[in-house]
Amino acid sequence: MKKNGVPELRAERLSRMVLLLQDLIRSGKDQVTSSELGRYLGTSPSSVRKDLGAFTEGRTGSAYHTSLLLDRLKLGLNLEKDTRVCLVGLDLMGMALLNLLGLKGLGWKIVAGFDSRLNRLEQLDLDFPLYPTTEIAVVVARMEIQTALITSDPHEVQKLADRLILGGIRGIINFSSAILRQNRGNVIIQDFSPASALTHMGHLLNLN
Amino acid sequence: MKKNGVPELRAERLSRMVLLLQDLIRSGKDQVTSSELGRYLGTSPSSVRKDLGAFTEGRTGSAYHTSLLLDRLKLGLNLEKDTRVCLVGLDLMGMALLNLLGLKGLGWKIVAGFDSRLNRLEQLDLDFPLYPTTEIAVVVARMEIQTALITSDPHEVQKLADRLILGGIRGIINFSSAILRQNRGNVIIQDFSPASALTHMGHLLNLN
DNA sequence: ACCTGTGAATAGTTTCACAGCT
DNA sequence: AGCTGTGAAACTATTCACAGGT
Repeated sequence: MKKNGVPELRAERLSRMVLLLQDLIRSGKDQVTSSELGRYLGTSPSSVRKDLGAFTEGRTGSAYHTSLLLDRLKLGLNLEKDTRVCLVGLDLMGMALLNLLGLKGLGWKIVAGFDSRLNRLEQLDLDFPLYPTTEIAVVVARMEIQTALITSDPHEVQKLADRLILGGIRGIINFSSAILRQNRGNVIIQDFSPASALTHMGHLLNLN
Repeated sequence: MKKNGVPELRAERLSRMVLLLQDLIRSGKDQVTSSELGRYLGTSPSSVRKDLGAFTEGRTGSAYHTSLLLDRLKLGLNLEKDTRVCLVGLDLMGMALLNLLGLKGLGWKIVAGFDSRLNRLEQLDLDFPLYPTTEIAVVVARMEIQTALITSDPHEVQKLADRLILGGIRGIINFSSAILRQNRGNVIIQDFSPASALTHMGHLLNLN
């Protein structure tokens, strides 16, 4: 996962930059400087300029044009076409994600849901199809789903991930506190557990 | 946020290491090698060894003792005493976090909740006190709350963050898709938005 | 035989400083 | 005057390679 355009850390900042620019545009700003951007992203102005270097064309002297820059970023980061996403686990966290990510669809689309509790599947009425977790591999393959958001119980997360991989998934974002084995096939696994975030914060605070 | 013991990226991996070790211990493993750990964390064996360097005492030759290592980590990362945490926003995501983080309390304790909808506060029955968001500053100060998890509507997140900071909060984890201004006082602000995570994943996948 | 710990080498990232544009 | 773009310098992180333990 190296040398292929944008370096890893930069890519992460740029993803946040996309959301930030959307925010700024929504609030009516159409110019923005590298130091303003840095203030939001927690980086130095020069770092912001370096990050954006690949997405501007030599025009120096004045601040960035928010909407022009956003377009360039979306194009340059290949965010134009929607990724097909599934939700694994339709408990509270699953529903919360649906609520947060379901509507807006900026570069993604939720196309299926999975849960191991059959009665849970029956009682929900969503605008995408729902399946039991036993069918993960088949459905992922048939619907050509690229990314999965896992919110299931830590105990079964590794098993579910294995099924997703079997079905040919390309990326997994793991919200549970279980840690998944990496590098299976060339699936990109992103740990995104609130528990780690809090642990990390606890450590930062106790440095004092 | 530099030179104070553990370097930034390492600290992040170590937080995940803590959860991982707990997992491994729970599943009965009492020894583990640097390559096994690396397989979970997505890093090389030598990187793992470097990361753990500060938490072992020279004993070379055989694999790590899971529980001994965990104890050392918790001690070394200052995770022994609980951080006092509040939830800002008691909608779906807030409840999901409560469900995920409320019980186990490994280094933290949820001590208060805030929401701007008064009727929401009335209809909930939780085992910590709830307050309207107008009282954030006062309550944070009085209860000496150190960390906040914000899950509120993007439009009001910056305002709520400002109140938290006024109350003397030390760390904020922002789950909303709004990007907060950084470096206000010396509060540590951690962006943790699922929307950025998905955007980032979309980019990684489209590199191909 | 297989493991960790660690200095040295390599690779990657951020900051500096300034030329050049508006 | 204030901004970006960018090479060069400074800093940080990762990998290599092997000494030394079990």
